[in-house]
Amino acid sequence: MSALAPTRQRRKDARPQELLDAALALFVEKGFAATRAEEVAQRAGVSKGTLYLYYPSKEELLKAVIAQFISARIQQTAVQVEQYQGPLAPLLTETLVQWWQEMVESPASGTFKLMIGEARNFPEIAAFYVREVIEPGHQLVAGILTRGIVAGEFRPVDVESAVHSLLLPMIMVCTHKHAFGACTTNAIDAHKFIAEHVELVVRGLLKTPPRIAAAPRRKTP
Amino acid sequence: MSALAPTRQRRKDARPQELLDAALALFVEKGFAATRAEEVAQRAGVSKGTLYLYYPSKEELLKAVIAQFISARIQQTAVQVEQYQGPLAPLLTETLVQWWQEMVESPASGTFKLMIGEARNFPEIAAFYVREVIEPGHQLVAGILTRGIVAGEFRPVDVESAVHSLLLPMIMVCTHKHAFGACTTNAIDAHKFIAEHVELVVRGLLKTPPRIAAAPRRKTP
DNA sequence: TACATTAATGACCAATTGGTCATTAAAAAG
DNA sequence: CTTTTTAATGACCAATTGGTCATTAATGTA
Repeated sequence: MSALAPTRQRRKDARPQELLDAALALFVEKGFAATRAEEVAQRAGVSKGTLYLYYPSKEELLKAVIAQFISARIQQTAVQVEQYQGPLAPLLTETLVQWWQEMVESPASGTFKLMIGEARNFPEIAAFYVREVIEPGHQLVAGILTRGIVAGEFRPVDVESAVHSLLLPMIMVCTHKHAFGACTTNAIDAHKFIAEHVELVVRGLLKTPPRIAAAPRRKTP
Repeated sequence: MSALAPTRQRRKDARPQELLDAALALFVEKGFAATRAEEVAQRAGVSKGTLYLYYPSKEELLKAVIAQFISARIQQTAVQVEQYQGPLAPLLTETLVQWWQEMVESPASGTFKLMIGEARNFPEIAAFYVREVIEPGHQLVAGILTRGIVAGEFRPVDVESAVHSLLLPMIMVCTHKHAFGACTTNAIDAHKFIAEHVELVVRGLLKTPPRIAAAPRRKTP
């Protein structure tokens, strides 16, 4: 097939997703404001006019990116967690480790870096992000912690603080990857870091330390 | 004095610092690319022409901001740490807690958010930042850890990983403050978080757990 | 007071970009 | 094959901004 005969194609169904993929990649790489609408269109293989045929403005395009790549994913997980019955510590560990191991591999991991850079310049988008990502994400983890405390499995820690202790480092890993990942000599081993971090904090949450004693904590009489 | 008689003032000595202060505030708030040179000038009480009289370009202005507000501060601390003699755990705790408690209060805390957002768009500045901030900062903490391991005070952990475990959460707190601090309902209690975080990780580093049993989490009476 | 020095100014230039819309042509219908 | 529908295009407009430089005026000196 001739790659040089790119005759105009009509593919109404495929365009939106292709535009979202292109927008995510470029917004993460260059930032929202610095990415030209035409670049997104080009990367998606269409003209600028076509982009505005599917999304009314650059801001709406970004909202669609957030909704599709992060918000939807959180909602899925929230449903699974809600249905779960059983001990809470494994649920917490499994959920976080699995979610983030998957996240760091996905292009969606760049949304954190993106939003950090643009939030203050686009208040409407920031509000959307807080409502659709930050708050649901926080609730998700806070819910597990609260259930664990009620069940007597976790110590009665400050839930808000604990949620931050759990999530901020993992968000930072994603952020670092997309901000300096290419420039720094020592990249972070994300998978290892996530696993160790979650284990560390979950261990700190438990009322009774795990039986297979990993040694460092001596019980005081 | 009449605020409405702003007769032209000649203050060669004061201008550079005033321009740096203005630039830091605006770069952090709006990002580097999104801040107009004229805004910086206005905030510093001068015209755009004057800004370019003291700094040859916007990029050089940003480098000066980084050098002044972060790089210089790290070098100071590095000197103090080098001269220190004594047990390493208190040095580590003191250095980190003090440094970051001070940092979160200062406008300089915004540089992290700033660089995260702009690094990929300005490779020369990113390189400068890596060389002048990331690497010295990393070295500073890695040095303490290594000394502690050699002295038999810390467990022989992976130093690179441990440095990240210590620093990333604190950088994230600063970042969060400047990115979403104004939008999120539950702001992070930075001081509390830093103190607890450092205690948590340093405890994990120690070969022998602290004598005063693990019980009291409370810091202030 | 008159002059010299230089800090400070702001109009100006060239280049850039979000969004529009009249036009084009691919697919479907007849 | 002809006509209709609508997906796709890209030239165009208005607004924005980093950086320059000839001009202005504050301060020191004689």
